[in-house]
Amino acid sequence: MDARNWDQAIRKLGKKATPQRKAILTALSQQDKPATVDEIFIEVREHQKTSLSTVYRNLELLFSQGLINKQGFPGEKARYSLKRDTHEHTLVCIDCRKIVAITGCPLESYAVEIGLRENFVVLDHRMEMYGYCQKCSQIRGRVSD
Amino acid sequence: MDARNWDQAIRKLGKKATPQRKAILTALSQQDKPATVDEIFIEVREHQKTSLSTVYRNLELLFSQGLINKQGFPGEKARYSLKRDTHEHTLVCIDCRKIVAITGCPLESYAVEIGLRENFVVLDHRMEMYGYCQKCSQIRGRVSD
DNA sequence: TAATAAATGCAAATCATTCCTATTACTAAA
DNA sequence: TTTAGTAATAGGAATGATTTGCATTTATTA
Repeated sequence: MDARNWDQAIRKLGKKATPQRKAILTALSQQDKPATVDEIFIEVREHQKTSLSTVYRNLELLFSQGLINKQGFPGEKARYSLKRDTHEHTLVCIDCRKIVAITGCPLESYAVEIGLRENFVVLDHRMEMYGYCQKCSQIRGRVSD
Repeated sequence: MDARNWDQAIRKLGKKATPQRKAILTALSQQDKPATVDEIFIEVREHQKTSLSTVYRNLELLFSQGLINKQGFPGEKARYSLKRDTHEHTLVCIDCRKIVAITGCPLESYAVEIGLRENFVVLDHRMEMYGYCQKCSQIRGRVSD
């Protein structure tokens, strides 16, 4: 999914390929980690006139259509990221909020197994791990606790 | 952790064992699935005079002290549940929202492994699976899609 | 190029959650 | 047991992210 194809991708959803939508997808493709709505808004606005509500509306659209991911805790701002080919898990530093993508999914066979056991048609799952990144764990080691 | 010990449990945190706090813990212990703040508020209010802000404050307190779990998506209401001995994962029906607790955690050894690989001190993780429960998958099978 | 349905921008509305402050009530000590 | 002191509560107002209504603009498609 590269930049020249945003147009196609949006039309495939039966939606209009507005400059705002293309700019949002471009902004997402430039982020190296899941971004908040205002981060995306700021980035988009540098290249394209837009409004916050347009960004909100379109992120929600793209999420509901399965083009992007939405994650975060309740009470925290939502974070969005482009859906890459492989489904992704993350490792989040609870101190500096650094996010690292984990490649590979340890839950594929487990999902099938649990579906059979509980009589569920399991379609998807979310998994995130929390802890301290190397830097923050060193800082914490030095000072208190 | 049973009802008669809420008093002890709260005091162990260095907090006052108010009737509101005890009632909140009792309410949580009666829920069979993670409950929203207003569900808990309604339940608590049947037995004990309280206010919404008290319920919010105490759920947050109990969560920060590790007595209860907090989960949910950004933009959705947070859901709280009593922390049982074993850490818990859930299976959520995306149609009727039924929640089933999965016993056993398939991620324990993986958490250690990924921590070493990525230089993270992994402290915790969240994992939720989504799909259709038996009932809803049958309904969907019959009608459209 | 014109018709039209969809999308945008802006401001106002919502809704969960947090905060403020006067009042109340646990708790520890006498 | 009473009382002082402090933490906790109630209730309402404030906050902040997200959503919505509506007038205006724009992408599509014939």
